Amino acid sequence: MKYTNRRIASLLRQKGFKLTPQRRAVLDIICSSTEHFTPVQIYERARQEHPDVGLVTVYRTLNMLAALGLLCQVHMDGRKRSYVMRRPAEHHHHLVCSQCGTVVDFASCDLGELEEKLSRQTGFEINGHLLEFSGCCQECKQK
Amino acid sequence: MKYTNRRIASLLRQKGFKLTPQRRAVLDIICSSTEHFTPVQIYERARQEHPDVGLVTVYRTLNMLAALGLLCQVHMDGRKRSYVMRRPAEHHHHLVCSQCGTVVDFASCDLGELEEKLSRQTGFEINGHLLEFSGCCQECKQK
DNA sequence: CTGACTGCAAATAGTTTGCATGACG
DNA sequence: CGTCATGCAAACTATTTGCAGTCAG
Repeated sequence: MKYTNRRIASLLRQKGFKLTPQRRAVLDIICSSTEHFTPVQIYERARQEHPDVGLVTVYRTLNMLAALGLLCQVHMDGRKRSYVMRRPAEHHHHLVCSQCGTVVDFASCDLGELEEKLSRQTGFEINGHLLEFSGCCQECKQK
Repeated sequence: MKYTNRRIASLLRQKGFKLTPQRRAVLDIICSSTEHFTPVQIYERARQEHPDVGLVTVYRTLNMLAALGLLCQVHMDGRKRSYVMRRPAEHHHHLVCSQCGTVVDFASCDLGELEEKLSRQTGFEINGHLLEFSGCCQECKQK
């Protein structure tokens, strides 16, 4: 299951947010793909359809969506952010090529046991984890 | 086992880097603790002993040490960096409190099998991983 | 001595904020 | 219609770079 553009739109309305064409444009982009986009990438794509959106609005929209828990951040290189749609109950992780930046998703991760153990040992209430593998993708290896 | 200040100093010399008082100050700080420090934190501490080090030099030293593989970056909030000493053969991960920022290390992670599977499936040559749990530490829970 | 290192100031990059105008509901 | 959203410009934060002077080896 995946959040749809429409589903999110109605959620926003419920929460008292207005649904402007700019927000719609950002939503269209981010919902239509499982890729990760940086704010600038979203901005550039949004402009193609809707030349009057500003980068600032993209930032504001992304922050809003992230605050609502609809997006999750991908940690690419520590300098800039990148966002993907969060698919509920479709927890996943990333495999990042350090040469070209390609990101591959994978879902299987069995950390429940480790999580429980850590929780017992440290007294932390653990509510999430971030797992990323880095390496060199097939194409870059060939070069 | 842990890298010592002295050990690193000689490594630097081997690689043709000069060992200046400024670099010594940065090394002292980062080697003397297993905590993570941001560049600014290191800068501030370094100034206490050595009032004439510049923030720029701290950045340059950190970049150099990271390039040599002696430091690893901790992804705290995606915005700023933080570095820890990398302890050879002492691979470890972090458990971060999202309230107060406390970081607890843990060593056990058994991702070899998953890594191999992913490698087979995607053709990636995997050479590292980042695993971080986030949650709420015992102290913050009590408040 | 000499090239590598330093500190300063200025440049970049990414993101946020203040404010007047505009438009959703 | 009122309030929230937008776009611009300017502020901010984190980091990097250019350059002339300095120091470790």
